[in-house]
Amino acid sequence: MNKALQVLKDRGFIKQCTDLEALDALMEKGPVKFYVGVDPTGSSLHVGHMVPFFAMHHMQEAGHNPIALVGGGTSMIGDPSGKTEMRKMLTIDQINENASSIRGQLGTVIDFDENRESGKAVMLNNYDWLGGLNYLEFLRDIGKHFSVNRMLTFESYKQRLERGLSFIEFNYQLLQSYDFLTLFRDEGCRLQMGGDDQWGNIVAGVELVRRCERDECYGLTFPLVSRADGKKMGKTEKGAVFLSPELFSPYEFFQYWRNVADADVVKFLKMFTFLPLEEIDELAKLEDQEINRAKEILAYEQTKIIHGKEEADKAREAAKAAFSNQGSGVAIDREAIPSVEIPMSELAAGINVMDLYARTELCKTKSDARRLVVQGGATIENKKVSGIDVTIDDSWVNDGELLLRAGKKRYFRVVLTD
RNA sequence: GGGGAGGUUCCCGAGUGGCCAAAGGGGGCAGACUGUAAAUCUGUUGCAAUAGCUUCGAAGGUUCGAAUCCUUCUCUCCCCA
Repeated sequence: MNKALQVLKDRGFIKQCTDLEALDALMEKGPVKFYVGVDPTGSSLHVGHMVPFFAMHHMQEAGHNPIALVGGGTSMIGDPSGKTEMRKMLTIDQINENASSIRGQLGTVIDFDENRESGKAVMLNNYDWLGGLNYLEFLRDIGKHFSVNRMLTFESYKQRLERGLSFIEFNYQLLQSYDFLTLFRDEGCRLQMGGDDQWGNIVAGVELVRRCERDECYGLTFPLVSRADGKKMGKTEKGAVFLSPELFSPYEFFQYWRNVADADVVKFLKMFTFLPLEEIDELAKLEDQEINRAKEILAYEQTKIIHGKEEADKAREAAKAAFSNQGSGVAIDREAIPSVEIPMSELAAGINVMDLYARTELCKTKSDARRLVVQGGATIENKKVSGIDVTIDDSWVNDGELLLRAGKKRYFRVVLTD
């Protein structure tokens, strides 16, 4: 099998392919142009979005040419796949803004070059060809190839049919297929990859190219990554695990990976890191407590890829300090723990524990803080807070800061300023 | 356009005049147990705080008193066209 495909297969990226053998043969012959769609509906991607791009990375390494297609046009419509509700519609300005920040994030795993140096990836926006589309022409040239009966048999539409599906959403498949056709015509793109929820749309695109151009393109989908605990990949109680450090701090990001379920570690190492498979196989042998080493490596590698080595080092150190020295009061590097600033003078006057906690991200409200303290979950500088009447003043300060802890894992720093 | 059913606290979902800040489940948070795991058990889960305040799509109204009754508006879903 072709090297790139083999890598994808070995790392668990392949779920379905329209014609694996033929694709294999095509890739053997030389570099293949392929694309993956991204939705610019938010300003930041989250880890769940990254699967196709890690796959893209491996493809690019093997010499194939990636196109990241921003769905500027399609996101103005909303894809029903896997959604129970219609998506919000965005303005062009918002989309463009999102697209540029997403591009930066993809840059962590993909090598872009808008000048199209050989093999470098490009980012295109389907608004460029969808925006000025003529409705009548589109219906005549493209619409005629689609059968409503057939579309209704697609799982993604079936589900939505029960709850209601607006006409514009129903058109999503046509537009995505048209994307493929356009990329084939203009760029010579022959392969579309995406999450398995996109299977229907991808197949439709392959068929459209076949009908219009009598040529064969291919589709490849990745498994929808799930977690062993049944939760959605990349989601926490507080929201998605965003790649943007403003929305999700590198420390928390590190912690997210550090805390994955045992059963997921190997799978994630394969998909979300670039470690050689032999090394991963070694880590896979770890059991029980030992498996924590594999989790640390996963967290470190992943953080390094997304946030850079420096942040990864900091997060790892901070985690070590926070967890391994619990109780001893020794903290090595607190830098990576999120913080808030409070004037020293204010603290010197004394602040009630509940008020202090309520000012951090640890507690949303004072009631929240009260609960925490009452239940014995509040710890400051490794001293357990005994009750809600405790007043925190400068005698608690250690090295110009206060390290607040809620429960066992959540930390927050209060940095004292003059 | 006609007819019908609905909008309850993070989610699902009870609740038809006072005993409702609102059952139950999920989720979250905290505690115990642990490996910063899973599973399990316990507590907790509007704001504030010993009073009190603001919630049950929105705005009015009836009443000593409404999530529960009336009016208007609004949104969603279903059936017919």
